[in-house]
Amino acid sequence: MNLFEIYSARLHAALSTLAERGALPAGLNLGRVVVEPTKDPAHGDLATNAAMVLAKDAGTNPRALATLLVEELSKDPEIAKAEIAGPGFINLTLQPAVFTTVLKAAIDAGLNYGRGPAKPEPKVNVEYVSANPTGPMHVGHGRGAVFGDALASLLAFAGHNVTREYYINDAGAQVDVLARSAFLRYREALGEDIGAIPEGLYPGDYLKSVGETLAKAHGPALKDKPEAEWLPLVRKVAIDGMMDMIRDDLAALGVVHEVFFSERSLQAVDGNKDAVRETIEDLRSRDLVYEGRLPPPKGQKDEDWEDREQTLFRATQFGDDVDRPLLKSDGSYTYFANDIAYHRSKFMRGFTEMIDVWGADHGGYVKRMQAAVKAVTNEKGALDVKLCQLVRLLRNGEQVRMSKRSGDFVTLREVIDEVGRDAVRFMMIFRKNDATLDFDLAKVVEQSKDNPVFYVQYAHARCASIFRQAREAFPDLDLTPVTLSQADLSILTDEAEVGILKSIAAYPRVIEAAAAAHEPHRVAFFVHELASAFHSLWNKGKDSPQLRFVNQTDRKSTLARLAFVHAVRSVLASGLAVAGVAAPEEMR
RNA sequence: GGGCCCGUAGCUCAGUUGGAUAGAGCAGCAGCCUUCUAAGCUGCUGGUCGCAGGUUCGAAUCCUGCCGGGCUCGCCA
Repeated sequence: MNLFEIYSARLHAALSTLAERGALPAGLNLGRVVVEPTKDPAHGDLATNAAMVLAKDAGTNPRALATLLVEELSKDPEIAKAEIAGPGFINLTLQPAVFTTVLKAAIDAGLNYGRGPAKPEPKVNVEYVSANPTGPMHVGHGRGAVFGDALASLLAFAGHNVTREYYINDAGAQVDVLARSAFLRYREALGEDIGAIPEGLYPGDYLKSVGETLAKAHGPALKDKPEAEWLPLVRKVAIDGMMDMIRDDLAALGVVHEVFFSERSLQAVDGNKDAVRETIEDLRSRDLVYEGRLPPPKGQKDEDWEDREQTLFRATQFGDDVDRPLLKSDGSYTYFANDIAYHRSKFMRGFTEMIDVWGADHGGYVKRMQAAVKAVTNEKGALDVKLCQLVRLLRNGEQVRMSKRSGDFVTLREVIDEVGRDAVRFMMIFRKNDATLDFDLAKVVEQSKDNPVFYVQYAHARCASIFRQAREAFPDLDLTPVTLSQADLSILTDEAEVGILKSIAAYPRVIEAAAAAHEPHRVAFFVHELASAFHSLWNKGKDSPQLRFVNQTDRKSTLARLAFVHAVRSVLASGLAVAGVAAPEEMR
């Protein structure tokens, strides 16, 4: 039940009625008309800009049109008051019963309250993490992981048909470096003294277990073979080992992908067809690939720049700034070429809506990828790229230094192990994706109001606690949702209660808007605000005993308030579920 | 130099895709606190929304130009 949709429909009906009567021209464009919550309770419950937006096309002025609309809307028995305000807003005040109806609906729907209607099409693909399989994930990867996962959950909850995908970058030169690094650890595992890890190889200890696996499986057999022979084999074992580790870390975060897509599988190796070549030929056949020269980068002198003819994709035809190369000078595919083939694969698997979650350092890559998606899908597919900014890791306000060089940088896993999955998940989306994020290891485990994770979870636990207490006070009271939703809710008239009722009514709209904007942080902010309002109401009961949820001497009001608390709890749990954060029964 | 992102209270950030008097938390100030088990509550102070133009009934939001910060710039992924 979405209040704003309902009244939007009624507003449209009123406009049609006016059109039929000839008071308005027919066929007005209603695209910009919105029904939204008011910021100020003095403005009533709902507001619409209809009169201001439509006045010009209707050949009248906003206030005259508003007068007509108000007259029409006032006939609605659920609208207690409709009035014109400011430059032509129409403010609607609803009968209080409308909000209790919403509350009942929320209780009846339970955790499905706010869920959008199922939309099988378009199929949506969310690609996130896609960390290189060359080492453990760091905190920055964690942000992308949580963001992508929460976004996917949000879209799914809004009704979309979502697939979660991970692109394994297992085809570039860096996995060969990984293989060489692992080979050293293999020799080490055989008892050889390998000394310091040479510059340019991965020094981390995490490759030791790969070395041991290799030693166990092959004994000394690989040791004296030429690199060309052992590299493919070692590479596979190393990549598998790294992916196991990454999957493990993701599992610790509660992040699970449905599809792991290998970059290597796009190339003519291991018996695969050459999907990259196929993609390039497809584009070439439509004159979107050509042999040509590129101007050198402007303003920046580059000694190594060599003007030569190369194979280029006409990215400029789709809004990019320059055409982009598909082949390196040694004839192999560029990363971009592979990525085009990959996104073409997504399209061929039925995904017309693609969302990629990348680190902010890949911002310069967005335009060309969007151009490629347009080209490869014949403009039938769309790509939205969400860039996640850096995470600054702090402890009590002081930056935790991460020296990647030595190999002993702070891993995502260490952070999860220290502060817990819920804290990491909530904090990672408690900020807009394109703003840098401060993550304080000390603060996120604090049990105080300053810690948003605790604050929101505590609100949920407090709801549960109230129920435990109610059962003690009224052992015979039936507290199942079915009974609660029948309670007489008309006593919920305190300002603080009404405010929360309005929040609950706004939840479906928040979900819908957050999903449309691909912004899961809005859900995190919403639950935080709801938690805040709820704690505040709870504290109000200190001075005003009649506002307490459990009232030993009044079964009727207790039942109504428990219905209210049940709905609050349910919406908190729902929002936390989107975030992937646990909704605990108690905080001990 | 080109492109992209950011700039909102002393600090950290929201701002419902163009709406009404720009909000919240922290910090600061003033009270309250033997709490429906609970790690606090209430109120106040605080703003040239980086700057300057433009678009329109209306701009923090859209357009242009500057200023400042970050990222990025063929054969890394």
